[in-house]
Amino acid sequence: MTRVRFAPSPTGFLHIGALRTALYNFLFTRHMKGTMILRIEDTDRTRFVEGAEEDFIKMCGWVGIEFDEGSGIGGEVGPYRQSERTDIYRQHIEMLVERGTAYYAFDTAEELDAMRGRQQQAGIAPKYDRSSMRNQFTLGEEETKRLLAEGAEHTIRLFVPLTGETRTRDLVRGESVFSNRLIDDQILIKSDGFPTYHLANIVDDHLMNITHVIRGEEWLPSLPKHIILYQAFGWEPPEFAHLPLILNKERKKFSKRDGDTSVKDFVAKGYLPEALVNFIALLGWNPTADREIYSLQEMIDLFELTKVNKSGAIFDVEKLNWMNGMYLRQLPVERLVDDLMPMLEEAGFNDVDRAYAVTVVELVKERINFLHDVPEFADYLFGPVTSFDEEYHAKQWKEETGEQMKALADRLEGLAPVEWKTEMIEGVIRSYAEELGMSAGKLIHPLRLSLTGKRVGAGMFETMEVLGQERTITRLRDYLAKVEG
RNA sequence: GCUCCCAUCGACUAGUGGUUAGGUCACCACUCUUUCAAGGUGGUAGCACGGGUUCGAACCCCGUUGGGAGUACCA
Repeated sequence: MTRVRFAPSPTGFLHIGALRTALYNFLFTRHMKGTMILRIEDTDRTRFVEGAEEDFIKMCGWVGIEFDEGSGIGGEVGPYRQSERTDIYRQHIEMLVERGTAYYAFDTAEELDAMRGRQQQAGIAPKYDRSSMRNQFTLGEEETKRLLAEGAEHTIRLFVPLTGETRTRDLVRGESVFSNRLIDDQILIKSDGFPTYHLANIVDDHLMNITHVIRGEEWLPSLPKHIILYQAFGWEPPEFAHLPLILNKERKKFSKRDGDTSVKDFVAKGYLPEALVNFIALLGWNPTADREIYSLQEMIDLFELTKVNKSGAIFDVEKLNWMNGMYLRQLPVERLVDDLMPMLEEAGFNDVDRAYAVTVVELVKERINFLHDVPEFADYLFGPVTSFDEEYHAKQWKEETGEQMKALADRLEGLAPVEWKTEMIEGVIRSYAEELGMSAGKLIHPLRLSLTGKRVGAGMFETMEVLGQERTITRLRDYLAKVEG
């Protein structure tokens, strides 16, 4: 039975890179008919952010990622919050100390800094020097026991052999060999009694029967440490898959420094969850390469870890925007209006009729990439025209235009309310243009200006239908008065 | 510095020894047209470099260069 976990640290809101990691875990385990677990890695109390955990679940849910077990969900191998598992880590570290694969160390932060300084000066790689620092080996059994009994501050470190090598296996990268000589004696238990990520991670993955560890590439360098830890416990390690990083335009790890990188920022910007998740999925994985649009279910059906790319992928907002537009045009309008209503409120258009919002979205969705463009792009459909494009006026408003608009307003007014349909409106305008012996465009531009104030928008006749006869006539005459008066 | 990872158009990628190196975004042109989009058609643009292996390398091996990540009592 496949079991995977998404194990974020509550040090901030869900990041776009973390979302992709969660997504790949989800796609993989759903494909395998396995279990998706949420584990909260909150062993660093100093970086804890209130509300982060809720954000993880909420944002994952927003794009369709669901958990079967975990913090806030429940399950049989909990608790799923590491801060609630300290006893478990205590018990396990004792096993390691007894076996001699972990040991006590009493060095202070200053002593450690000094050690690194010396090593740096000597031009050697910084690494805990077991033979010269204050630990179980240099101090001796007696002294160690005395210090512990005295309650001296201490850490517990992993005993890494000085010789030999450690082999690692990764589902996307294959095998690697690391020389043990260069692997650090990682701290397993901090002086505050909490475990480090490394210990908690291994203990939990084992106890929670995780079969596949799918995580970001930034963890690759610590993989040998983790393998050594599994060996120290005498446990069989799970399979590993390290995902390529998501990069910014500078080809650096995509991080908070790059602006809005939290998933909630994308929600705020009006991205559709279907588009975001589709786009994110294609950053490092490509199921068929013959198309770009995949539903979550299709991705689940097609997902294979072995098809995940090895190299980092730049986050290209342009393509995301395009994809958002694709979904904007494909998704049921009712579904879009759910998201649009609060945006209209926010733009100051209160109490907009839902059915009316639906017709507006139908009208303009071809021309925008974001739902949140609607309030501005079609402001004239929700309220009066507040400003008119002067340049457009100068270009399209000729001497005879006023006369023509007046005549057109009269003719449009002549239509019966039931006749106020795109085709009829078009008929009136085209036939008038024909009478005048000019192209319809010559009338349409001044019309667009008078009715919308803008030079761009949806088809004029359709727009007029949505606007309604009364508003159309009024606006035409108002603009005429404004121009002539 | 050291360790590890990576390397196809500007970007995301397909390609697993024989292809006119394909698709998508972006860009350009044309088309449609009442504007702007969308759509359609076409186009510019790429195998980092050097050695091997082979009848034949984008694909396999080695090296170089370049990029990235890690190097904490953070995850």
